[in-house]
Amino acid sequence: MDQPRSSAPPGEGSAGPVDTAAPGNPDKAPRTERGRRTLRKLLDAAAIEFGERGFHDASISGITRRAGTALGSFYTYFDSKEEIFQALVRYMSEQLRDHVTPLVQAAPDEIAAERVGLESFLRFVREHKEIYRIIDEAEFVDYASYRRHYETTVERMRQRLENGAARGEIRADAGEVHAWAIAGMNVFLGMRYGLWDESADIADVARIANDMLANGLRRKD
Amino acid sequence: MDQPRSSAPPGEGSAGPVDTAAPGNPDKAPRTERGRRTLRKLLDAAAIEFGERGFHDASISGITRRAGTALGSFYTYFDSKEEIFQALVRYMSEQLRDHVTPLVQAAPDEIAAERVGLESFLRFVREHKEIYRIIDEAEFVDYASYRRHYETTVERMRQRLENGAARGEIRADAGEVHAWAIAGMNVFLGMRYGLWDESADIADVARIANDMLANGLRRKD
DNA sequence: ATGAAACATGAACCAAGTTTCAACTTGGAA
DNA sequence: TTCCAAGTTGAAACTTGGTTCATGTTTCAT
Repeated sequence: MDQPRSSAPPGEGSAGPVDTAAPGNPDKAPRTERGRRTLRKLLDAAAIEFGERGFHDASISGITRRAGTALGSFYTYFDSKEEIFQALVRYMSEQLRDHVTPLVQAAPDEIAAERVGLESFLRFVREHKEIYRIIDEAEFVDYASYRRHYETTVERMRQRLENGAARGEIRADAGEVHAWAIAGMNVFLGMRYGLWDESADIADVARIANDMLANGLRRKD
Repeated sequence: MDQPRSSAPPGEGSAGPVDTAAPGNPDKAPRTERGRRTLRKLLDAAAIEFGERGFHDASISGITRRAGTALGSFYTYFDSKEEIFQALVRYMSEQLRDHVTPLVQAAPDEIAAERVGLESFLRFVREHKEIYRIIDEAEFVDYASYRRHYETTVERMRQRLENGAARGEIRADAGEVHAWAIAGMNVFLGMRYGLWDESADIADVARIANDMLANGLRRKD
């Protein structure tokens, strides 16, 4: 689907290079350049550690080892393992959304928009497998973020459908159920052809799915 | 959505042999009636414990407490927490399959089969929320089982599509991509309207999604 | 140049929960 | 009825890894 998880709540505006994933805890925010560097190293390392081993098997010491910092430094920036995970989910969700949204918006019509959304999503998943996994695992580690993400994502999709219907490009009754169905379709195709199958032709997959979406399964005589 | 083989007793009531979810480890299989009863109690308790708290927050002692057995008894039947989780995933996949399959097979044609499949899946999810969660979490706890579950499920669906196409009920080119798309659609509708929304009219949701599946999004003039 | 705040360090602490084990009880075949 | 394999028990040993903290180093505004 176009932008799975996240939903990037009223994100922390965008200021410095790293604020995107700044810890929610304000008194843990870095104040010097060195601090910002270390925070960034920790986030990068955490992305790899969580993506590779999953939340449970990942360890703080694994993160700091990869980051090349001391164990204790972790707690200068985060209060807990959960907190850095949450920061990562937000950060990655935003990346995904920012990757897909402009492409979708440039599409000529609603049907094409869904095709482009799917195709760019598939491409993103294949390029960032660790992101897919982290966002997915939020269902069990940070359920609120997970749920909010999907609700926001699907709402955005529903809005697109509504607009497309108003423009007469698609059926007039397209609504929430359709949006959830399409989102699920996208996510599963992402898993199957983005994650699992390195060799699949992504444009092809998107074309086939989009044709079913546009015309349905019914036999045309 | 359904799954692999082996006969599954329809529910708690069944007092018969419990071979369904027997541990893979053969020398841990129960040999007396008492043993089979305890194993069954552990599995039932584990379903609740895992469903409620998730794999990582669940504890063996929580399982044995719910089961009303001693902590040590757990290790009479399972070698580890992972092992009972794996047994559960298999058991539940079978339950799900056995719930859906007969209904799907009784449908008059392929389009109707997919509608019935979705509707019964939604109903099953709502009735067994813990099963949905356990299977989903297998993605992170027991990846092989997770993947096998979906590959088997989708393959069954693909076969149905192929048969339907051969009978001329649906488009001739229906294939694997379509099957994965439909599976994802079902899973997401299950999450949204089975898990999250207690009040949604399930038959209605299935009807709407099935109509999109049959006829597509394209506007009919 | 200087000192206070920010940051870094990693050994040690500790909670939580898995797994083991040796003693004890039960069931059912002979 | 007997007897032993199967099953039960729960306290305690053991692991693991998250978190703390006292001490040392760096940054940067003044």
